[in-house]
Amino acid sequence: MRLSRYFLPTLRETPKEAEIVSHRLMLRAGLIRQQSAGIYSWLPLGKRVLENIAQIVREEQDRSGAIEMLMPTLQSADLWRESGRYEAYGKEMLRIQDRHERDMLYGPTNEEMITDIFRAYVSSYRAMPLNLYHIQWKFRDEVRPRFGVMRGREFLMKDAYSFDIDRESARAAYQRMFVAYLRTFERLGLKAIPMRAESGPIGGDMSHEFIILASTGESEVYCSRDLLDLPIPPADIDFRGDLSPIVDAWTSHYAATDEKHDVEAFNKLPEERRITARGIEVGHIFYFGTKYSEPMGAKVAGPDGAEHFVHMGSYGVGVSRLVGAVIEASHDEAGIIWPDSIAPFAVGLINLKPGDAATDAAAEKLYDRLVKAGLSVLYDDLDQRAGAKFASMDLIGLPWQVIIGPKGAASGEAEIKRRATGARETLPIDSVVDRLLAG
RNA sequence: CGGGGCGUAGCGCAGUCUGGUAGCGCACCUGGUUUGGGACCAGGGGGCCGCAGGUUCAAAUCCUGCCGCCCCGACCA
Repeated sequence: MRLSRYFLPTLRETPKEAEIVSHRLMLRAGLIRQQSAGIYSWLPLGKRVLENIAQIVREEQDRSGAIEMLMPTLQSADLWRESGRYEAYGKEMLRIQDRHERDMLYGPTNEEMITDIFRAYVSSYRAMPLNLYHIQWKFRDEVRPRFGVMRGREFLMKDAYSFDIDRESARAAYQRMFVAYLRTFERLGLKAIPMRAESGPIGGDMSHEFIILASTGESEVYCSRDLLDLPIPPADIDFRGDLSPIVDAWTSHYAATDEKHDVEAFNKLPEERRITARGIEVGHIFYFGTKYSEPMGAKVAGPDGAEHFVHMGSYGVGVSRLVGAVIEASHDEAGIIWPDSIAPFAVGLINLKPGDAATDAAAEKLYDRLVKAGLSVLYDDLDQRAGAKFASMDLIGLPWQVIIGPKGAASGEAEIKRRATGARETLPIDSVVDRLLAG
């Protein structure tokens, strides 16, 4: 993509409404534009990141056996009356009426709708386990939206819903999501720690929040340093096997948010093993048994021939929040530092002197080669001073920068810079592609 | 929802106290000189001063009401 033909409105100065670093950088790097409190447009560069994150979430959901679908943003109030939540939900739910004055709502979550779908089609335990998910926009009319996309009112969420014949198989479904989440956040370059969360009326130990450590996090968290060193399950992990050992390993160490913090238990850890930090919640999984299947009549025939209410769980990942969370965890003075896995472009190619025939020729040649090698390239062909080019390229945080100017064009050399480390090297133009592919 | 703050050009701000026909920096446009870390010169475009009402010869400025946005707390992917 040629920058001169792209739409990337970067800002040199920070809009004053942005207080935290990820919000400032997202506005300055041209990722988003605020349209209203807690509601944002995703500009082209931001859209690419959002899609990249969604894709990783999708791949790991699919790997774990979940099946993607898509439910609408608007829902009928009637479904929510069945579960009792239409009255219970309160002002966070955006309620609207259509032209026939029918009560509708912009979905804040989809338990009712997925339960309705399930009960319409599934009547045997043989169809289970089943886990259906979608990646869709949600609306929760937060009292106080803040921190940019980290707490928007409209946000993109992956929500998965599992259906099982009994509590034990629901536990296995829960564990599959637990492992899928460990892998997902790892691939996004994040250290996410599962922490036991409020489990609601069902009780038990099947509710975890996945929290990443970042100094600007919203809540205080406490955990054991051992959690940072635990291995992440590999890509070829067998999701049909018993995942208990992995889940047990992760849940046996101390980890709690401040509302569940047990000072006494925490202090039993040796001092150097204790971590007190700020955290950002990026995922939440829980088992809620028959909470919706009973009132909504979602039951199936079991192997015993009798009808059973299905046991359900739901599993959320804040996809749009993750964009902000990743930036919180990965930036420096100059701007964003995207992990390779979700960067909007892999390479920023900087032409230091557009209009100079030799430099243009060398840059074009490099551009073609990089693209042919399968790399996504943002080619800065703007007629600007080098300083401005470097500053905005650092701001948008692409993993690699390739710099070519008149001197390089003459000597046949280019400079490459790794954004994350700042390491630079000069090498022959002919070997740039191989060098980048080598990592 | 309680407390605090802010709405003036795309962005950052001054001007408001003490009313007199709207300004600065960056960005943008034209021309020229420049070009390896946010250039310089000259010229130029762009404003219902958040909205409505009031006071006044005259309102960005004073008064009243409303709207929007941000920050701090109670709640949440």
